Amino acid sequence: MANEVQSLDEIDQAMLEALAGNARISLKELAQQVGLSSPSAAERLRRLEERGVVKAFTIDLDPAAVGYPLQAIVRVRPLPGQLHMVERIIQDIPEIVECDKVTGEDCFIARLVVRSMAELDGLLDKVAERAETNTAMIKASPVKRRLPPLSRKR
Amino acid sequence: MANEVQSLDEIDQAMLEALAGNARISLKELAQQVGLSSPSAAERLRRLEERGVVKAFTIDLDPAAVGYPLQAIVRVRPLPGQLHMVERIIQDIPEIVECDKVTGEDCFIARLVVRSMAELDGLLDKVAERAETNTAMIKASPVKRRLPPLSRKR
DNA sequence: ATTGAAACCGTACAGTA
DNA sequence: TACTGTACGGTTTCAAT
Repeated sequence: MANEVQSLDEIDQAMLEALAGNARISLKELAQQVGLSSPSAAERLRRLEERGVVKAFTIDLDPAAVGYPLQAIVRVRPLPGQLHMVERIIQDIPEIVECDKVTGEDCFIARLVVRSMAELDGLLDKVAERAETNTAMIKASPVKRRLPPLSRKR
Repeated sequence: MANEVQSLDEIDQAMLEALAGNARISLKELAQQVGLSSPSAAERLRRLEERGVVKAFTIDLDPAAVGYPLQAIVRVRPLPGQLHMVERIIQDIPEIVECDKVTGEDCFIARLVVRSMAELDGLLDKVAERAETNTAMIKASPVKRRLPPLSRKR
């Protein structure tokens, strides 16, 4: 498949920024914010989805507000021969809200939410016999999830 | 301020799951999916926002589709006395799309997007004199961003 | 939480540059 | 090819229950 990266013009960029701020604004308001008519804005948005630029419209939850006051980042280094089993165990722990497979000594880096340190301990036990783990509790988030720079000079 | 965690009933949970899948569905469709009338669904959604459960409606972009084929997770350990300066530098690098401050030897764990390894090298140079860094390139994402379990009985 | 009516919005279409 | 204005049908919102 053709996987070429087309560039985003200024209107596309403005649309993505507006939607990153509030994905539920009406097409009419979106159109106004970028200086287009609604049908134009609708068509551009449709194409951004079609091109795969926008993967999803989604929500940011506050974990604390749904009962998870603690968050951690866990680096996971499976023991020899345990990589696939460890990956499956990670996918089956619903408190793990994100996990990447990376280069280097650690195979996986996971982000998880928990209600208590006791619960964290219970979750880490699930891989304890198959992997070494290194856990860092999150104290603050100096950069909240944000868009990468879209204004590429090329 | 009162920061009590109220519980989410089954309808709230279903609404959050539906919106996590597509934050732009109409209130009417949302209402149908959870078995309510539109005004009821609208009012519940308003209250979930008011309570801070839903922090934002946002979009997931595909970094590769906007010109960033590489992603990395960088652990950052500032040298003595450099913590605040390093934090400021991190916030000023727009390619860092997320950064947490954590317990343990590493002070910060950042996620960033880049166009090339050369660009990564240039970004790491910005803190090189003030912090040790440890970089892991992301090869895959076995768990994509997902909601924590909402159903737990408390 | 629901209904029904009024206001509002999304979308298809025809026309313009 | 991309945009605009328009009109219709569908959606959101509000009042009353």
